[in-house]
Amino acid sequence: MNKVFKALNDDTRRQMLHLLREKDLTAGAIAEHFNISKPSISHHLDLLKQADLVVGNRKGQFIIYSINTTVLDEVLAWIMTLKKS
Amino acid sequence: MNKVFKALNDDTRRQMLHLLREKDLTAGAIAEHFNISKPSISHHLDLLKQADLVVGNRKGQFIIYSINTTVLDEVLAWIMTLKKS
DNA sequence: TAGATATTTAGGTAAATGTCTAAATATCTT
DNA sequence: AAGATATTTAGACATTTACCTAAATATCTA
Repeated sequence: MNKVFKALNDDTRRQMLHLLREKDLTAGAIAEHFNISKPSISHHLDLLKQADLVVGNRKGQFIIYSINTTVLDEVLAWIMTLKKS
Repeated sequence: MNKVFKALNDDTRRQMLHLLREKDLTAGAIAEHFNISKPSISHHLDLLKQADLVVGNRKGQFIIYSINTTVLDEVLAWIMTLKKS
């Protein structure tokens, strides 16, 4: 839970999630959308992976990243506990 | 939006929100629930205020804090955009 | 096996974060 | 007005974060 909020606390990572919502992408393809170095992109992907918000699958030289929205259900549930019954 | 995610990215602050969900509390009463100094509590409350997640109302010497859950609707909406239609 | 491409890991830096103590501000009470 | 209580602000410090470049690893292809 902590890791999910941490992962979501960055605009670049939130944008990455939106990209991956449209379709699965390789790390390189993701990097093309941002003005930061590939190692930085890799670092952001790592945080998203740690939060289980994305999953990477190697396909040859490439690693194809996909979003995993099931974790978001926990976040939604947590937020709902704050809304008055 | 950025500030909301930032505010939520801390366990102490998330617990504070849960406390305030139950009932409005003074800064001091909030502080009693944590093992950190009052200035630190004040700082956390400030971040929550910046995110508009809490509101403080002075009543004499006291400042009574309340949760504002309307901001959470934006977060919910944002998260929903990630869930596949 | 060599060279090319994709991605990550390592190491470094500047800025942000969470914490503390001490001091300042706001209000109440005597 | 002076002292007590509630809270915040200021300043310092250790840790974390996001970024970079350079080097390492993984895989493909000739």
